[in-house]
Amino acid sequence: MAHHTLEPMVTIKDIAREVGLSVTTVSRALNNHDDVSVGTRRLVHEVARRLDYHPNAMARSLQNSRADAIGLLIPPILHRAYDAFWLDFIGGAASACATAGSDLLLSAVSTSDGANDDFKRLARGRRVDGLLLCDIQQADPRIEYLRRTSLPFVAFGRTMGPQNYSFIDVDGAAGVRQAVEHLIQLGHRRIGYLGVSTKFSFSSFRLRGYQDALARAGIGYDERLVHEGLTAPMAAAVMARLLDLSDRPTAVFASADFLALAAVKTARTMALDIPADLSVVVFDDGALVEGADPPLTAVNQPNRRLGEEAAELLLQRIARTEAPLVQRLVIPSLTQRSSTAPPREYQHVMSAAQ
Amino acid sequence: MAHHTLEPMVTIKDIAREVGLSVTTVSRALNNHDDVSVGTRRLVHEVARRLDYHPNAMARSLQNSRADAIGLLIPPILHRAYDAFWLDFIGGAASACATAGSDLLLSAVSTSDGANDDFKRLARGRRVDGLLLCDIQQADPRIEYLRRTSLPFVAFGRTMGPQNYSFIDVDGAAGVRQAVEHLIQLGHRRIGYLGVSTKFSFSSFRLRGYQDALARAGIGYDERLVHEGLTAPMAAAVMARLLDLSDRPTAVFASADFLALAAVKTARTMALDIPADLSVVVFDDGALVEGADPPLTAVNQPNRRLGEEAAELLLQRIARTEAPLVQRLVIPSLTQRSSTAPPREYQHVMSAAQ
DNA sequence: GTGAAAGCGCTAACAT
DNA sequence: ATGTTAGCGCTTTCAC
Repeated sequence: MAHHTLEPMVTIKDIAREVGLSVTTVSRALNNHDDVSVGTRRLVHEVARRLDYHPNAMARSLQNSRADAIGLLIPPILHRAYDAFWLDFIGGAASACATAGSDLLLSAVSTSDGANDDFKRLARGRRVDGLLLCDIQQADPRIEYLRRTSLPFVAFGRTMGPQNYSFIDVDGAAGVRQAVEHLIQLGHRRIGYLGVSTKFSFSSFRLRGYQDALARAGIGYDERLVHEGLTAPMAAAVMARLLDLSDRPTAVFASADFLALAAVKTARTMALDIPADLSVVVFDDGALVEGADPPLTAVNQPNRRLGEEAAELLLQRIARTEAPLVQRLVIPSLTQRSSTAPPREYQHVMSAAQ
Repeated sequence: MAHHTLEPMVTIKDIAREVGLSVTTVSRALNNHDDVSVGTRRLVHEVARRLDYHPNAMARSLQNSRADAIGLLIPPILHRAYDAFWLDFIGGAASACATAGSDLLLSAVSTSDGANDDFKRLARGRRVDGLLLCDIQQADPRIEYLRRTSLPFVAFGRTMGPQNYSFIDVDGAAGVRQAVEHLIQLGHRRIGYLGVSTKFSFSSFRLRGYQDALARAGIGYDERLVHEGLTAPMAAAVMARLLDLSDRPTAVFASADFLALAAVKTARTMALDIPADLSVVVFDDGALVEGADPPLTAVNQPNRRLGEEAAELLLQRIARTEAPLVQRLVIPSLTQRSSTAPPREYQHVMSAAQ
């Protein structure tokens, strides 16, 4: 391979000159149109290769009105707890795009101020063929905007109530229900609930899953056991209060890894053993959860796969714009580890029964 | 605000028709050229706003030969341990791009097969004005390729030996040196070294930092204490071997969080106390490290800031192509936590001295 | 089979 | 201060 300096930019014109044909023919040859003789096609491809020709994506997009790229709008990172999730998700989306020959445009535009200028620029700038929206708000102005501009989009996440847009989401209710039912089956009757900010719509779904599981088992809902809107600094105090109750919970569900870890730590401080005195289940698996002492039983969502599917869904919608709404719920699974066990009293009962 | 359906696409032409001027004038008005009357400028902007006009990025790029976007090539994720790092880094890069009005194109193209077709398409497709390269290999064909095509790029990371490209990197040697010197100051003389794959060029720098610190303190290098190329499954066994030595180390440096955690766990299994019997320092801070029991003393690199700086550097180079090489080393700091203390014997000596 | 011409939306000469 | 012309690189009629 010769080591000559490459042209600053090789265009279709250069190839045309080289092979002594018109740009039209070269274009068609490169796109493998069958009205070009096989010989010409081979020749053109060969020269293109030799000159290291790569089409100008901009010119092509302008002509085809296709950008061959999608935009991913990730929420500004909120807490380290979500780190692992988003990286996996992004990786999945990037991988799906690569497979489809699309590029992935990442935008960290703030989601809170709705359809702001940056958002509109992205939505209407024809730089992307569609958008992947995350962190959907209850009445999200971005959705209304996109519908008006008829730009294909897929939401990751959904709001409560009826949805009239395509989305993919984790079935948080089902996930928590599994977790709580697991605890109930172990014999727990008093189960605490530690939730994150209620601004996230997934919070509502998860709480509902908790309530459903209790209701099905005929266990009364005790709001003293339920705490939402928790942040890292608040976690320990709330947990301590929970454990100070005369009829303290024998198990607790935590909606994020940092809440679960705080729960474990606080319980230890109060000389309680995990899981003998307190069982802990956490939503969203990860290294922090798996590596905890003891390793925590967790609701497990396929982070990377979610990113892949979201991107795939969007790319499909771009390909067939008139496609009907797709609303996909992924049911997370429960990974049982060492942080859950029957409650002490129950253990006694069982021993006695034996 | 009327709720009418927006045009599928508003161009400069529509504005021109609306205001009764030529497209040229509209273009110049939109770009605030001062050869357009103030009144016209205001009018044009107003109409543009009313029609919700946003320029077609492709057309603009084609004309200006600027994409207003940069590409970030992240290595395929290797181990969960690096999760937090890359997410922070990407977030930083995205943020810097947003500030500069550029977009960030994410590509997860495999780095191992060098300047492959996907890479060339990105490099020559004029879709990005420059590239941010990660995971640089010893003789990286991508660098040679980019130099030939004269596409601006900045590497995150560097290879050993003389470098003739712009990069930003963490000074791994300095980081480890600090860590080891901290241990030496505490009185440690036998310090273990747990390293990850030597394929990463940062591995060499880090090991050198370790060797330097020892040499400066006049401590002999004992290769029985040094283990590189470690993966998660191997960590425990290697650590056990280390602790089984008759003259076992009283401290250990770990090049990744999972190695440090394995070290802690293994030591505990052998009834050793952290930090009384074994001090542990880890490279690269994170939730896993901070939340460990005990919280680990760590070499702390500003992940997010690194991403920001890398992107900023690249954008600068794009703005001034003829700019001289920039090679920036960021010195990480040491965060002292509870996993490091004087060795037992030394404590005795100190007590005796008192 | 191949080529000439037009146009995607935008901006930059070069008029006037 | 505004309009005319041309062209960025590519694809697609419509001829031949």
